[in-house]
Amino acid sequence: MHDIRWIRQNAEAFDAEMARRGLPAQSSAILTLDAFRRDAILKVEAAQKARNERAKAIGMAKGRGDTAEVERLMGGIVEDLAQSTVEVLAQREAELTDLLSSLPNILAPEIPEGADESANITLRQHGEPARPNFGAKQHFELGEALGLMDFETAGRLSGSRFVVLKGALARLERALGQWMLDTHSGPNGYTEVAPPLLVNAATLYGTGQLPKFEEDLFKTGDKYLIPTAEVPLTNLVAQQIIPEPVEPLRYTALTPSFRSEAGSAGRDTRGMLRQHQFHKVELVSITRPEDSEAEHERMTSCAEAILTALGLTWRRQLLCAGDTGFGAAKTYDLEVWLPGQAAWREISSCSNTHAFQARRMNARFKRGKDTVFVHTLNGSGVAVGRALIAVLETHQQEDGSIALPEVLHPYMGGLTRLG
RNA sequence: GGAGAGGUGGCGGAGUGGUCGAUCGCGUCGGUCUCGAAAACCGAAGUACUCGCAAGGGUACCGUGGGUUCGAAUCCCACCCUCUCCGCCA
Repeated sequence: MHDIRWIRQNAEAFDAEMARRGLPAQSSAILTLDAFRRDAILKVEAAQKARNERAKAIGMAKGRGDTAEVERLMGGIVEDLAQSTVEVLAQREAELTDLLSSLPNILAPEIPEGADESANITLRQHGEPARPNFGAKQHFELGEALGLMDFETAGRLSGSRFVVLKGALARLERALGQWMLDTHSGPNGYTEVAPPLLVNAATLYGTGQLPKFEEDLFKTGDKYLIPTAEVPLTNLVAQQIIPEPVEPLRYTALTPSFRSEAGSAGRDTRGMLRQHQFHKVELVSITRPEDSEAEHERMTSCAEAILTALGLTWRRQLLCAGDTGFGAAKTYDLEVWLPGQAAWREISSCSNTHAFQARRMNARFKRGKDTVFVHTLNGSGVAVGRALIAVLETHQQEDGSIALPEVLHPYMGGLTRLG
């Protein structure tokens, strides 16, 4: 959601910002609606004022038993001019809100131009891409060879884009999630949350999944399955005026995420890279405006430390304009190197949305006389399913066994390798 | 799912058609008093939109949305949520 007042004063700048997103100029349509709306407000309020004064006068006349005066006042013509104006006003208001809420966030100034991921910028890298000379296998080859990863059965149970994990591999998934959650809720200072996995439409609107991206969601009854824990965690402060968050509010949760993958038919169909259901440890921070940039760096570092501790090779990408998501002002993607695929694949996405979600959610804090929108940030810390893939492919041995990262040993009941 | 009760300002709790944005108590903030504090007393204090250079106006908001009425926190309808009891259930 955009600040209509800012658009009013910076119409050209707003159009320029939308142009960076590849969108045509919007401001004149917005300002036309806004002018209509404000004009209607003046009319409606004037009519309301007149009505109130009249009603009050009748009440007072009745109070002192002046029936003649009551009669006289009641006799006046009722102007229902207001009613049609009220309807026009409601309509304009809805149109304006629809338009404003359908437009993506304004990008941070440092975001590079570019249409797709080829214009993303690598900011840092940890480790060198491994190309084992024994011919590295992909994660599903490894998992299936171990007899612990079963796509066929999952297909029978549910359909494509599901998997059944068994034995040590099922435990590995649990271990990864537990360890990440422990790391973030412990040393990294995030508050662990167990949120609802089904949320209503207003909640999804708050974080920006609705109304534009409904086809990406699974829906059951009048509730939606969360596509990420970002949704419930960020909405923890929705509709609230919180105390000034001098220290950012930091929340983390390990939850399943559900995505319909509507637009990605045929992409990454093999393996568990792109599933309808996956576990993810999510990080969400609520900050004052002046703190969000530093918090973005901190959050991303927390996710990077996870990858490093798992012995993975990773790099941080600053997403270009065309690759930055709808609600984000700035996004860092973390990509891990998958030796089996010989490719960098996204494993975490850390975004600063500035006040974009806060405005939709109406999440604010008090500072002196002012009520200020918070800034919200979210990041994966990290996607469990993809972390599992990365661990398998990175730590595979020539014989097809997997050497488990040391940090996971306690979570694996002492098991140090698979196979 | 069935029956009942209820949703009012930070909290508690009045208010069943009229000058109610809302009595009162607690809490909070400012002041007086005090060496300082407490107590007491005085005062302030919601959110949003909108008009205005400003000072300062206006309008709306008593779970949400409709309706009745000159006038709704109060009456009617629908929905949501909470609580109690019953049933079912991980």
